[in-house]
Amino acid sequence: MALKYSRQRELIKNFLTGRRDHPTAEIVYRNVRQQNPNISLGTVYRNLTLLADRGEIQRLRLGDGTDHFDADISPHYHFICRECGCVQDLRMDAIDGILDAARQLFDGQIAGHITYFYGTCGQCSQGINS
Amino acid sequence: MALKYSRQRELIKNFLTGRRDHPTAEIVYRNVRQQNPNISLGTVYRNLTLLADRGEIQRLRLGDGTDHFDADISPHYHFICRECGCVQDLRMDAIDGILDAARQLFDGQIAGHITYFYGTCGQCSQGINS
DNA sequence: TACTAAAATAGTAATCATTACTAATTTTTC
DNA sequence: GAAAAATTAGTAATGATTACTATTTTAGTA
Repeated sequence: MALKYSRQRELIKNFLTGRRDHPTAEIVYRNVRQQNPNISLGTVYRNLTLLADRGEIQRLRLGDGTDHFDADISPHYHFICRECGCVQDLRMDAIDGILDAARQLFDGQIAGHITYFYGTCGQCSQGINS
Repeated sequence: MALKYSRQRELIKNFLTGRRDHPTAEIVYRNVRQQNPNISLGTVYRNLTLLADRGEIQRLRLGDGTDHFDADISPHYHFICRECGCVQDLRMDAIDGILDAARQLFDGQIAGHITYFYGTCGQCSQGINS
């Protein structure tokens, strides 16, 4: 139960902290491998899950079939481009008002909500990648 | 390209229309099989995807690892119970105002947003299944 | 500094939802 | 009723993720 230090976990956390693009487990793996070529994909998955469960990072499910991870745990929204798959931050005021609205007409306990945006990112809109 | 009638697709659509609980492909399969024991899981998946692509049904991704489907395509929200996995409708006013807010501070094209709620449903809150 | 129990790892196998493939069957048109 | 196109059943393949296990690390203690 007690958490022990691990070099691998430190590398993973550090890598994620230095990125703004919300990489997938696979991308974390490929990058961290450059500093520790022996690290295994399972270790990356296990530590990302562990860090997310402890609230040190965020796991993002944006409907593209693979989880993204974000070391920025401050409340903010995300946008995913349906063209290139990139994920970007969207810093707008939290819409927690909808939680109250939802709670008023629901008889269970609403713990939270997931909201994200999708469309075409700036680069793809300009046809840069076409 | 042209769409041809198929008995299987009709069964799938009819089954989904008669349900309020947003079943998964697997559940659609198990039920439709009672009327057509030879139907294959692949056919269910293909037709659910086809119907969703044509806008006749909705595909719901609620972060539980498997897609749910809804024959009700009118705008409404969803709630997923983290205890029992059930999915329920939440009929509240659309919060499309956040689209405008998001568009103002984003330089790409925002096509839409996904919002859903999670927590503990009424039944699970009362410990009915414990 | 060495000893030990607990935790973490590497490497691999397994799982699960979903998609892809192909020969055979249905549907639709003429 | 025959031909062309779409759909199917059944199965194989895929891709992300988790599980398993023997080995290695960590961290506290003598």
